[in-house]
Amino acid sequence: WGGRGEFCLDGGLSASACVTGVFSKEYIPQGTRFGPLQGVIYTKENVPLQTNRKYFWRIYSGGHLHHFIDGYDVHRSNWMRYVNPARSLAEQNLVACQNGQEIFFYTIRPVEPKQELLVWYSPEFSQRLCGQQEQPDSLKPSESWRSQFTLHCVTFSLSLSPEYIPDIEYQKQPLPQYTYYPKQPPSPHKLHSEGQEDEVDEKIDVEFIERDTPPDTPDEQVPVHPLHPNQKEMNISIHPYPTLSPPQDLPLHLHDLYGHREGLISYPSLPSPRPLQAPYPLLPPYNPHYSRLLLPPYSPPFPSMLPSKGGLRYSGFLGSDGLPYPSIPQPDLLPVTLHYPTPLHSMSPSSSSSPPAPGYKSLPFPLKKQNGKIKYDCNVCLKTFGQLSNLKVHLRVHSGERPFQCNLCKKSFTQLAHLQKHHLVHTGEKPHECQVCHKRFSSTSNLKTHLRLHSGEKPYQCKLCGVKFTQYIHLKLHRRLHSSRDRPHSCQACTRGFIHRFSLNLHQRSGFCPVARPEIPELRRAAEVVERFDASQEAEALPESAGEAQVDATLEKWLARSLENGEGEEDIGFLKAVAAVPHGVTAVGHHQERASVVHFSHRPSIKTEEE
DNA sequence: CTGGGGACGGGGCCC
DNA sequence: AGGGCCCCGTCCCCA
Repeated sequence: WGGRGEFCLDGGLSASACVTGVFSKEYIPQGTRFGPLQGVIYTKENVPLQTNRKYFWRIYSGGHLHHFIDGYDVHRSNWMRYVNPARSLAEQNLVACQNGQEIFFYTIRPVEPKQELLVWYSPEFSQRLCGQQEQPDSLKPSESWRSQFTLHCVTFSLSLSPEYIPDIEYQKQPLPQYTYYPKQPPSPHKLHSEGQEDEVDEKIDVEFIERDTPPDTPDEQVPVHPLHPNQKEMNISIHPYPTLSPPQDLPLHLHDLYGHREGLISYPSLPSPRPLQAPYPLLPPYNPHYSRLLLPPYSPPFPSMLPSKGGLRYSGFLGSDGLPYPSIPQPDLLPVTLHYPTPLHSMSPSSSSSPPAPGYKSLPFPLKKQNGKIKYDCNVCLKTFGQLSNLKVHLRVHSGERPFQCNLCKKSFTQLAHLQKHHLVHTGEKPHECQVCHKRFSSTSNLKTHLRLHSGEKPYQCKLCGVKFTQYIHLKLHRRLHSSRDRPHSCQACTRGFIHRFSLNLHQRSGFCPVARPEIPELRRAAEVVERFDASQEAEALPESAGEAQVDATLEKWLARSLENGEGEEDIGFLKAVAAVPHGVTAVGHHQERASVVHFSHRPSIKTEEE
């Protein structure tokens, strides 16, 4: 995802508008938004009497006709005017919505390459149109903030195939743009400006409404999409938007897309189009354009999505903190842990066939290829997976879904394997045996840790005092001993603290301060060596008043001992060489080039703690 | 404080 | 798609 799709306007074009339709050039995911539709704006008062109303769209506001958008003039409309109406639900793949005071098309199902885009409206809404004018209470926005669809904004590029370039000029799409690229700020949207023409490639603003799905989740369930803590930094545009009342016989997305306040109806004098009830038999005689469409009233499904003059302002999507709609209560947008009804898997055979937890919808990832292999991206944290199943399991981290519950202690887990491992706690079973001492362990991890006791391996080393540990947690605890309060002599440049003032002097005069010499990244390691010296028994024995020569001699002594112990030979060898060189610098920032020769071709296998 | 063990989270990858 | 296994990592508890 984050990629670009291209869509192709197929068919010839003439002044009499003979475009046969709009076809996708490649796969378009469900929930992609196109728009807004461009056209000439007419109010009721200034609409020309003789004008062709074939391409009229009505924009409603406050329940009243507000203005028309006329797509008749190809110079002033855009590609959306060429999208044909669907003749049946089966072929419909777009719904048209009034969003604010503009018209957008949303894909209601994935569109395969070379498939024609065909637009229609929600049958549910058309019922409403024909039935009554008022919106049911259940459609009030306040009650509709229940969906956690994610909305991803991707810029697609519409290109006209050369052989189909129309003989007329196109108005350049004055669409707002928001291109999502991880770790990049959103590009500024473009505002409408009349009169730009001659663009073969149109930038189409689309949004990707993705729906996450765990396996076997019923489609009726609303996806849940907690915000990832890193979203702000990653500039992900994830916008929850409201759902309406529960689905009747409609796909959920239609309920989601068709809303409440604003109305949009195309030219009303035309007969009612498609039948209003499922199963949606054939439409009335095919009309090559959507002038017959009755479109539903629609209020923006996304808060802050109201258009501003000249186009949709994406900046309006985000609050001041960069997150969407901070002012809108989002009761269902929970942190990572969500609470599901508990149709959990269990170790007991009787309940092992429990239905899976609800909460997710269709696949939540954009596909991409990497070295010929399909990769699956988590759209929450951007992790990539080589297998779909791995991604699905991973998504439970974000959804909070823990479908596997222990029937003894009610703890639940994201993976069956974890539950199975957990069950050993109750059975006392320890399947993993140490071949040396025959002690048994419940997990391979713990056995592996244990084996270090026999091998003597201590992979975790304190970079300050050199003490090694078999477990990382022990190193972390040990590190507290080297707290800053015990290291009062700090380098102003890199904030490293030293127990002894002479160590700080050594750090500075030897040119090991990595901040002072950022062009030599290896210095960071060299600085750590000085820190270790600072914590050594040799340094401890040195009086604080020791002069440079005395410190250097002690350093050499420590280096020699360290070498005997076989610790960090390369580092220490380097440092020893440096220490043997007469010092010519005494202040940070004035170093001889000798430090530039720092070269660490191999790092010791000891893992020291990173800062 | 250090050392050892237990429990669990989560991703990779194969079948 | 899902199960199974492996691995790495983290945290907690206790001697």
